[in-house]
Amino acid sequence: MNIDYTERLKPATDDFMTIHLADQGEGPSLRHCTHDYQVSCGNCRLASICLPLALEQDDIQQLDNIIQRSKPLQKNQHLYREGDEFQSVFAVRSGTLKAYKTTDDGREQVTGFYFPGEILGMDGISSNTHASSAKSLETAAVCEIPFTSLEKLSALMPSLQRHFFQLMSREITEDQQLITLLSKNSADERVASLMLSISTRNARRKLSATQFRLPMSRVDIGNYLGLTVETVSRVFSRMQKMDVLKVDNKEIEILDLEDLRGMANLGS
Amino acid sequence: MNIDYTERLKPATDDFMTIHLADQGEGPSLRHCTHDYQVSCGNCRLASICLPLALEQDDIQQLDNIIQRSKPLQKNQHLYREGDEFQSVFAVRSGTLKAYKTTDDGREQVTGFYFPGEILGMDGISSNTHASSAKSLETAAVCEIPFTSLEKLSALMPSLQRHFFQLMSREITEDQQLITLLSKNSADERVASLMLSISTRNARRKLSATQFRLPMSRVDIGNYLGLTVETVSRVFSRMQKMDVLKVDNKEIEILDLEDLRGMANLGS
DNA sequence: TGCGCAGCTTGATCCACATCAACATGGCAT
DNA sequence: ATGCCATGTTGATGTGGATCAAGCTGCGCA
Repeated sequence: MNIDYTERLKPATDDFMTIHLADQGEGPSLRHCTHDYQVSCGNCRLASICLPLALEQDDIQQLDNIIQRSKPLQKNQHLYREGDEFQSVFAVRSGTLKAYKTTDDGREQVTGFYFPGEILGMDGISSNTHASSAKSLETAAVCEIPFTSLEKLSALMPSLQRHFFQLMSREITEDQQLITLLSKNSADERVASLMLSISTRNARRKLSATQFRLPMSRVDIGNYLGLTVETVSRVFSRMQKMDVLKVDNKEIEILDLEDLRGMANLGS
Repeated sequence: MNIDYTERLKPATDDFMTIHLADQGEGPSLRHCTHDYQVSCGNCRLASICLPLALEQDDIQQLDNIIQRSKPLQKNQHLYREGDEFQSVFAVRSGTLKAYKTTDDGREQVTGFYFPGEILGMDGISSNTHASSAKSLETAAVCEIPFTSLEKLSALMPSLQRHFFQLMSREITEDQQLITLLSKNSADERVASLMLSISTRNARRKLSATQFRLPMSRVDIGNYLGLTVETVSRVFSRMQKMDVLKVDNKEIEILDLEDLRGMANLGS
């Protein structure tokens, strides 16, 4: 079975269908299978890139105990909203989410896209209130990690504490990358960078680095990169004309990775 | 003695001169007084806004033991450089620093300004390498906090662990604010926001919220806000003409805080 | 099987800020 | 004091991407 293919076409159900459970094992249909989301970190194929990274088997078990797996989010459903009380951070298990802030004049600033294995919600720690909203771009499943439990466990497990510090630090460096992108790079460079970022993150999950389906709309891309939809669309057309990218609606194929890197014009 | 005044005029020597030490107490001249920087967190007047915040007296003592106070940085001296091995985070004791990244085409993106009581260097945790450079904008003193020690201590002191998580989270939310500023706001709004930010941070340190000296150049402001020097200069002129700000080189007076807030056009 | 509507594309025009250029200022070394 | 050079200001012109406007596409739904 081609995991790449299935995740691209049915991201929300992938993990449920490929991982066998000690639970009740009802059947393949998500709708009738309310316990299918009781996967454990030990079994999760994302463990190597997610929170359990760098943990011993025993420790993973303990982490597993505090994690709550609730039922999948539907497309456009909110995981949390700006201003909500902060209680947990979340790991994406399948699907994609976007985090965004709404400016007072009603415009939306997307602050990040979150793919399977990535953690979101850490911006809520400082004020005990979520600083941004998070909604799913497609059917998605997340693991909820209650923060007070995580704190307690971190105090007991140095490697977990360290890893979580590192995750937060990575969020900082990624935000700083975006800051630089927004303030110094052209529209082409911004779009090229995003495509490369998605490509890299796909590769991390053993998916194709050159072919993927964008989970987000052009509007979302624009709101993330500080561009209008029209500009994003034009950039895609231009890249297509230059044979760097093949763009068919949300289906992307990177035709010339080197050229794309050149266009992105980044150190990374 | 007017602390406000002294800090503004001699930021680097303020703390050394106002705090008396159990050490050798040589004299008021910084140059000949190599031990004057051995202040302790318990005595530091920034304790209430810095790392010790939320710590008990005993705990502060322990934190104090791991902190290293080295000799002041001169203007334009680097605290660390992008790519340096990460070993410590730093608390600003006096003076101001800027953190910045250099793009491969040589331009500079300032990612933050750091005032007394603020922590920098946290972006190095994720990769064990500093992701940005930090240099002082004027003579400055910092407290060095070796990260491995901080980690160990955090595991023992829940309130320290929590506080450090919160500090990192705040860095994230601040970066996200900047992202939004850069991608959605006009030049006037950006400059107004920065002035308000500095004003607020001054107030936190019991300094004037309406009168201060900018520690950074117009170039730095431009590189932080994603604008050219010329634009920054023009915005200042415009605001002066509108009687919102009084600008005399680096000396700023906010004449109409409400108008300035209006121009900043932010939720905060 | 076609209707409706959200999402996307493409073109024409506009404008905020960059760029280029010239000059002013002020701190500092001599 | 004097001259130098980094820093800041101000004006004239250029331009990348926003805005406005008009279609196109494709998918959910009757």
